[in-house]
Amino acid sequence: MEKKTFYITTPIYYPSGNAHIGHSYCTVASDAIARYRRMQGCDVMFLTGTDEHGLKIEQKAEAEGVTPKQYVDKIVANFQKLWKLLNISNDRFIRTTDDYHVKAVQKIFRELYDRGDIYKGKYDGWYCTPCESFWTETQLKDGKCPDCGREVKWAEEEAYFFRLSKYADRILKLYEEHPEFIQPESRKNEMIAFIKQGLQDLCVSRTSFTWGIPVDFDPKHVVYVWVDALTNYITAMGYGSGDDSDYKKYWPADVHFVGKEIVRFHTIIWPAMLMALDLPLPKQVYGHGWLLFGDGTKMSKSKGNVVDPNILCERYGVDAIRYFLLREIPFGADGVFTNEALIARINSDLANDLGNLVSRTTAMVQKYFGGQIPAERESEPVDDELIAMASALREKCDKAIEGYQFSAALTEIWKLVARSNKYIDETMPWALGKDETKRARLAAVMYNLCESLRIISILIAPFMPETSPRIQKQLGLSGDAATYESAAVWGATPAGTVVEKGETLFPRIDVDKEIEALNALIPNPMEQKAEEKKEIPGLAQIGIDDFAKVELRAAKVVACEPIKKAKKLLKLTLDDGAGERTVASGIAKWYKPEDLIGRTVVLVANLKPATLCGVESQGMILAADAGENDVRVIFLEGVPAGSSIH
RNA sequence: CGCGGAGUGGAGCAGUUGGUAGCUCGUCGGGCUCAUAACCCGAAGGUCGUUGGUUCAAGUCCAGCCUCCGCAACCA
Repeated sequence: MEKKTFYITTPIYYPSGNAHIGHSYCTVASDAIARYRRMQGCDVMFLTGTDEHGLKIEQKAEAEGVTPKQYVDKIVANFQKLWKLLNISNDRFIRTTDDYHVKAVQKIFRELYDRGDIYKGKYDGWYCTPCESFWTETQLKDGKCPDCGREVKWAEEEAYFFRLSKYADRILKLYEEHPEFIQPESRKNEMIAFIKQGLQDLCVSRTSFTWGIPVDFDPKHVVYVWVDALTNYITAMGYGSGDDSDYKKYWPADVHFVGKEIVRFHTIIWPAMLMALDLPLPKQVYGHGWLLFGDGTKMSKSKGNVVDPNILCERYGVDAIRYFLLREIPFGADGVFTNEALIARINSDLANDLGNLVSRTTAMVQKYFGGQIPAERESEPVDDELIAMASALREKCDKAIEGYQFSAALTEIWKLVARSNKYIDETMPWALGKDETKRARLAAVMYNLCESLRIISILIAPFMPETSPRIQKQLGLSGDAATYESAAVWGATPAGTVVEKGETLFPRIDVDKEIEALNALIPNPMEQKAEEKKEIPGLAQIGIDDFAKVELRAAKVVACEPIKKAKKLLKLTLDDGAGERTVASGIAKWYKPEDLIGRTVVLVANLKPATLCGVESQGMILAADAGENDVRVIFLEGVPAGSSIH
């Protein structure tokens, strides 16, 4: 009989900076599923990789004076090294710079064009020449480039578009017919709402940068991220190449694991592209949550506030990190990462509960029976509960894994760990050991403990691939007694098995000392932030004539009210000496209207007006950043409205 | 009335289709000594954000309100 296939993917990561714990989270989760399915006997295909094109990489490479390929080669090597360290069992690793992918993307792009679902059109927007970037009206800052602050101009560019709009109805229908397509459930409603707002055709080529796959029939264009990146899931299987046997075997994917920020691309754009190509759709897209720092900010490369998985693995071991990531945070939700929580988990779950259980069990088998449990065993009713729980564990794990509930699966396993610890107290083997006539009973107790641990060791293997064999080695297990099949069978440990106490699995960690050491090693994001704040970036020097261009005037607040549908803005009516004017100010968080009315503030009188939330703001008022998240308006005392300030 | 998420014992979280409020950590008390000062038992601690409604019965359903957090829009 042919094995059932199971195809699982991670996103392909963007190597503009090194891998961090957030990348590790998704990859470890995918790995656990891949291993679980393999253990169950599936023919698994587990794919991860990197998305290497685009403007940002082009620029980063230029800044370092290397070619884009050289730049990504270095970072991709780091990703791969980390995956190796984390015991990631991916079957393939796709790089979008791989030759076969490039060719396949060109082929797909052309096919979509031939079918009329890609057409040539015009892309317009505000263009910043030095940055070679288009911005939408709303992305502009002060009417200027949000990146470099320079002038932008309205420009048009020839570009290819994908007829995304055409597929809106079919995608909605897909959600309806396959309610399991988007997981977790809550994300589905967001997607439906997004589609109902109206889908626009998607720009799928660029001429503003060159680091990408050229459109082969129009080489001044490069393929933009959508067609380039999303298609990796099929090109990695050989779609569009000479040999597509793996594509035929594994596609459609059973599940794409993605971060919640890219659910939209995977549940709208990607299915639409596949529909346009007349290809089967993936069975499910699972949007997992984010790992957040203690202060609630997202892990990201750009913030630079990253936790280095390498350091964590080195200090606590890979399995401890894997366990923490999968156990601490329910997969669909956001979760907070703190060193304290990590160490707490390691100490209580791994050292105290599991590690200590292995330790005390193997120590006793050795002490009382020299490592070999006698065949003559006497059971008692107190054994039944333990046996029942252990026998039912595999099914419970299967169910949790089916729904990608890692935390639930591990919780179930740890219930058996706890039950086993309790069993030792109930049966008091140390007392039995003192009584020669209780030898058969003692043998049964020890055997039951070993059996329980055997089942535990098998079921944790997908999550903790190093710890599992370490336990099995101590229990003297091999072959049939260590298979997934045997995890549902009580009594699979053969007679004559030799148990040997081994090294401590998870040493206990001194919390205070360790936190101190960690903080020294890993910059604390909060402190780092504070430091960044302290460095007040000096602007370039200006002459007195430049300063003279700013007209500052005292102005009295005659009226003030919050602006509807604006969270941060207050609308101020000011008397500037010559008349009244309206100014919007983002101080609603710190001031109420009545705090301001009647007071005199400093007005920048000749600032070009701008419209904010439908209110025309004719100037700005001065305020100081008084500290972390605190703003103080500068008030004047005894100065008549209209006085000039210089 | 922009979209969405969340408000449950000190902390972090479960609570599926409404039917006596649970888990982990922490705290306090006790037990045990095989074990990594680990393990086991017990206790204290919550009017489940707020108000009203539906119901024999609501953390769970409905409506309003308050607060917090993302995103979007606006820190002129």
